[in-house]
Amino acid sequence: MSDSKIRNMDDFASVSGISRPTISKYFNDAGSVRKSTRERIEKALERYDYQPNFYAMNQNRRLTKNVGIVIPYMSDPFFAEIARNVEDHVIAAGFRPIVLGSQGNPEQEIENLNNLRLLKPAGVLLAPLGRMSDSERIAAFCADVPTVLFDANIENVGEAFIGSDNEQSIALIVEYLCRTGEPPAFFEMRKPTNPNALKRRNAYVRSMERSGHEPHLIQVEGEGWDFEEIGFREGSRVLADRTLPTNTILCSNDRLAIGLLSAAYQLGLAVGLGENCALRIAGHDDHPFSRYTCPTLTTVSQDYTSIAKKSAETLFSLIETEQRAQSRETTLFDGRLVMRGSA
Amino acid sequence: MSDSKIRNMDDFASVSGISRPTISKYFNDAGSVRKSTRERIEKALERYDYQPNFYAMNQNRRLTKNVGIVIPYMSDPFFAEIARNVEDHVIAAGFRPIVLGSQGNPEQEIENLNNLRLLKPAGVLLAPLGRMSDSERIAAFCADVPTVLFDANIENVGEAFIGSDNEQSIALIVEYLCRTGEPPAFFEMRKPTNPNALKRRNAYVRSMERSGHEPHLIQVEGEGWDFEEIGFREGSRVLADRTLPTNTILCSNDRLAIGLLSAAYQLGLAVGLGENCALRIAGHDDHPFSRYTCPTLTTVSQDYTSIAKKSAETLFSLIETEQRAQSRETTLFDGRLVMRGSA
DNA sequence: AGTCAATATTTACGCGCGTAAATTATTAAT
DNA sequence: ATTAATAATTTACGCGCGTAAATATTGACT
Repeated sequence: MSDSKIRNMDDFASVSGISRPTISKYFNDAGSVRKSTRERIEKALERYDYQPNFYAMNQNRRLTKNVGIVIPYMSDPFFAEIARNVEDHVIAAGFRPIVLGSQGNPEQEIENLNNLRLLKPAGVLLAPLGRMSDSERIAAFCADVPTVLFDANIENVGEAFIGSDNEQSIALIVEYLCRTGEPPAFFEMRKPTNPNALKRRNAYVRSMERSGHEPHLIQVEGEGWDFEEIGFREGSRVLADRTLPTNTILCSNDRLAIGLLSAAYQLGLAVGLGENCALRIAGHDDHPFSRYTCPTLTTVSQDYTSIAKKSAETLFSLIETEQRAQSRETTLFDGRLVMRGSA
Repeated sequence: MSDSKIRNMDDFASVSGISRPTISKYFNDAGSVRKSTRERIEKALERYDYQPNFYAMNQNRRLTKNVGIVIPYMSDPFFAEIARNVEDHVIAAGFRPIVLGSQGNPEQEIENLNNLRLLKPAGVLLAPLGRMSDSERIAAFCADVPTVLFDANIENVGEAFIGSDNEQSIALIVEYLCRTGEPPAFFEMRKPTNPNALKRRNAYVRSMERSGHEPHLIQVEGEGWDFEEIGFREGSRVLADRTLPTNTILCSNDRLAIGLLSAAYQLGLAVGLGENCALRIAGHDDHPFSRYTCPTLTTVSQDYTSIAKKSAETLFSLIETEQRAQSRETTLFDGRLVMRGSA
C-alpha cells in the first residue's frame, strides 16, 4: 500500500500507466486483456489497494455477474442454511451473490426485488414468502429479470420452481408414524405464515385418508414467525387439555416441534419411542437445531443440497442461453426420513 | 399506476410537470419544497410508482440518511435479535438501515465496511468479530466514517463502545451458582471465536478467586461458529470422562450450553436444581432459544434493549453535531440473572 | 523490413442522480 | 402597485464507471 490515495479508476489508471477503459475491461474480464498488460495491472493492484466502486459499476452495464438471492426470513436457521448453500454454488459459478432477507414482510420482499433490480442482476434465486407474497409484483419483476423460484412455489411465476415434494415427505413420515405406533395428529398454525404449510396440511389429510385413518388437525392461533413460542404456548394448552385422540403429533415444521417438545418437557410428559413415553413428536425440515433437542427430533429432512444445486444450475443455464425457459419446469426432491429420539 | 414506464427522475419530472432538480430536492427532504409543489409531486407519485435509484442517489451526495449496521454472524439468533433492535431505532430516527453480516469472516467484515463506504453512510454501528477482526483496517474505516462499536470492543477504535459488563454479569452468575450449590467449572472453546469469550474467561477466574474458590477451565477444541455442535461433541466427551471436580458447569455462551444440555440428556444425566439432578448447567446471553431447552436454561441476559438504544443514540448525536467525539466513551450495561430450570 | 491481426489508447458519450449558480416566477408584505 | 423575500427553473457540471468507434501500437510472422 502506498501513501497516495487512489479514489477512482482514473487515479488507478494514472498510477498504473494504463488507460482507464483498459482497466475497466480488465475488471470486467481479466482474461480479455493482453498478458503483459494484465501483469502490469496486477502489479499495480498490489501496491495500491484499489477496487472499483461496485454500485457505479452496475450503473451502466448491460450484463453483470450479480445474482440475487432472496429468502423469506434471515434469522430462521433453515433459510440461512439453504441460502448459504445456494450462495456457494453462485460463487463457484463465478457470480457475485447478494443475499437479502424479507423478514416475513411482503413489502420488504418487493423492496428487496426492487433494490436488486437496480444492481442489474444476471438473475435472481427467489424463495418467496408464499401465500403472503404480492404475486403480481413478483410476476412483474420476473418479466424483467430471469428468476428461479425455490422452496415455495407461486403458480406460473418465474422460469422454474425447485422445491421439496411435500406430498412425498409428509406421506413418508405419516406412514412411518402409523407403522410404529398410533396415527399422528397434525399440529400447525390455523393461519400459517411459513411457505409450505398448506401443502403439508393437505398432504397430511390425504396421506391419512389413504391409509384409512381419520385425520386430526390441531390448528392453533398465532401470527408471525416466532414459531417456537407458538409451539410452546399453544402446545402447552393442547397437551394440558388432554383431549388429544392420539399420543403422536406431527408438526408442520421443526420450529413448532421444538416449542412443543419444550412444552411436553415442562408438563412432565416423556417424549419418545420407549414403553414409558407418553408422547411422540415429529417435525419436518431437519432444522439445524433438531439434532440438539431433548429428545432429539425425528423429522424429515429436505434435500436442500439438491434443491440449492438444481436451482443454481437452472438459473445459470438460463443466463448462458440468454433466453427464457420455453416451458416452466417444476422439480421436486424427495424428503428423507431422519429417525431420532422423539418418535 | 399508468401505462407509460417511468425509468428515471427525468421521466418523472416530465410527467409531473416539475423540474428535475426540484424533484431531487423533494426526495432529499420533502419539507424543503413549497407546499403546493409537494402536493403536485405526491399526486404524481400516486399515479406513477416512481422511486429514485438508491445507488445512483448515493453516488454524488455529501450527506446521506444511510446508517450501516454490521454484525458478526447473520444466522446467530442473538445477533439477529440485537440487529433488529438497532434497526428499529435507526428507522425511528428517520435513517435508512443497511444490515450486513460478516459470517464470522474478518475479510467479509472488511468487505462489508468497504461496501458501506460506497453508500456514503452518515454513520455505522459495528459489532465487530472481536479478536479476529482486522483492527487496523477497521480503524482506517472509522477515520473516514463516524462509527460506534457495540457488543464487542476494539481498544481505541470508533467513537464509542457500548456493550455488556462481562465482569459484572459473570460475577453475578458465578455468585449465584456458588451460593446455591457447588462452584462452577467454566466450559469454553480453547480458541474462542465469539467476541466476548476472553473477557468472560478472565471474569470467571477473577470471580472465583475473589470468593475463594479454585477456578476450573474446561477448554475444548473446535473452530468456527457451530457452537451447539462443539458444545455437544466436546460436552459428551467431558461428561463421559467423569473427571469433573464439580457438578456445575457455566458455559461461555448459551449456544455451547444448548449443545451441552443435549449431551447431558443423551447420557441420561438429569440436569437441574432438584435433589435427583446430577448436573447444573448455566449459560450466558439469554439466547432466544434458551427458554425452550429441556430443561430451560438458566443464564444471564444481556440488556440488548439498552445496548441498542444507547448505541443508536450515541451515533445520532455524533451525526447531528457533525463532529467526532472528543473522548472515546465506553458504556457497559449490567447483565440480569435469568433463573430457569437448568441451574 | 514489411504485413497483418490482435490489443491498447483516445475520445466521446451515457447511466441516474446531486448540486451549485444564475435566472425567473411566485408569494407575502408594504 | 411596488418591493423584498422565497421558491422554482434553467443550465451546467460532477460522481465513478461502462461502452462504442476511431486511431495507434504491439508482436508474431513471412
